[in-house]
Amino acid sequence: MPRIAAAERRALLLDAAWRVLLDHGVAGATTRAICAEAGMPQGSFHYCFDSRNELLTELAADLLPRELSAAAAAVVRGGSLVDTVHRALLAYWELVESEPQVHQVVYEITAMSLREPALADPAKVRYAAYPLAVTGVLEEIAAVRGIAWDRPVDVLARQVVALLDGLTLQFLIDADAEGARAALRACAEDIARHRRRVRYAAARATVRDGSVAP
Amino acid sequence: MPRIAAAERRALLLDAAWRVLLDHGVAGATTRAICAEAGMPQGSFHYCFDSRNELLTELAADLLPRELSAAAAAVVRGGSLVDTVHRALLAYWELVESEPQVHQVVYEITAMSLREPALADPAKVRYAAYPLAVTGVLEEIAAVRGIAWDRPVDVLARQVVALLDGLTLQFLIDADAEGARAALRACAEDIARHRRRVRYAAARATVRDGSVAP
DNA sequence: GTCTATACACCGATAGAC
DNA sequence: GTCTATCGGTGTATAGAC
Repeated sequence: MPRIAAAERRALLLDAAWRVLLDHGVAGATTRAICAEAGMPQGSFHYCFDSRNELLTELAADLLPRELSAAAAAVVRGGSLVDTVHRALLAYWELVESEPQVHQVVYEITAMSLREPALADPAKVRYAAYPLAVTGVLEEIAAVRGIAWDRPVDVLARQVVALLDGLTLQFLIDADAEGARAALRACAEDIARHRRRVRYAAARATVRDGSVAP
Repeated sequence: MPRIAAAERRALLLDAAWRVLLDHGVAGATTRAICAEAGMPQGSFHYCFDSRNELLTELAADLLPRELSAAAAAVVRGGSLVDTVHRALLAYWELVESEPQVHQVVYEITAMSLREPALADPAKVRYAAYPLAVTGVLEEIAAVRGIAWDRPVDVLARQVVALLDGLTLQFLIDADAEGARAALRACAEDIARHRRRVRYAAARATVRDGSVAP
């Protein structure tokens, strides 16, 4: 290898590691396999990383931005409230159906985080961010449509996160896309039922200042 | 060791393996560790099992009866419909809070099942049984209270399974029992909203023959 | 059958030539 | 810095003495 900056090597190894993870899982992501994927000798691994665990930790920390950028759910304006919620849920779900291995790896890393103290923190950060992201979407929907939710948004968000997480896990095992989509549709209906109408003027004001009416 | 029947040895090893799994996870459940836990020399492992994988497969197949016997949810008769549903959900949830490691191991085995063809089948059986078990509970509730659900029971069941699975996973990471219980309560309310009243005579008949009115 | 000793493979990490 | 060769450790599985 004709001389590469350490930072660039790091990036190459992280990319290679991600590809190996998708193909062979956490257990198969050995330093040897990663270096082979990157076209480097195994010994060069420790130029950039003190240990395999350091790479995995950095990779675990990268999961969140990766997911957030992918699931920047577009809140569509047209249609009924149910449709709006449903489309937001589908925006996530289509990622699951199109890239199941990605989510499989995420579960593997999550499971590993529960045993490996070094990975505990990224996992906690990630699972704290999920409900916040969903809360943001729910509040945006409420603002756009001039409604309020009749249940604390963080409770609604936690329900949604749990349901999506559970559906994803089940889908990885049974690959039953129809069943999952039926549950998704039903979930959208349930959420839409928690609309509480507010007076039109208040709704207008809500949209204007971006906050949500009580 | 003073001579033990092969079948008994098998049982001893399976028990020991389960204890090791709870303490050190799938990755830590090596044949050495399992035999040490069972008080046997490592070499004796292969008296009863051709391979470590065979033991894990058998153990994975044992998960379902273990869970079913534990979560034989008692459908309580008193109180409102919301309370009845809520208590059924809590019957499961209290197992999660009291024995989180058990569920952690189940997730690890599930994750492993997605990479190891030998374990794929037990996982599929298990995840097919979950919705069926919940369907049974929902139908029992409907029968006992003389109501019907206004949404296909299998869709409702799939929602419940996904939510419980997701909440469990999240709880393992953030240990936020309050948040989980709030979501659980909310879920009970949402399900109870799907009651559709039927005439009293029909309800009586429904209870008698054990089926559910359309 | 039971146990000890060991074979064989693979892992992460490092030493040392260039 | 780069790479090869190898160390020390651990894993599963097995061979062979008793």
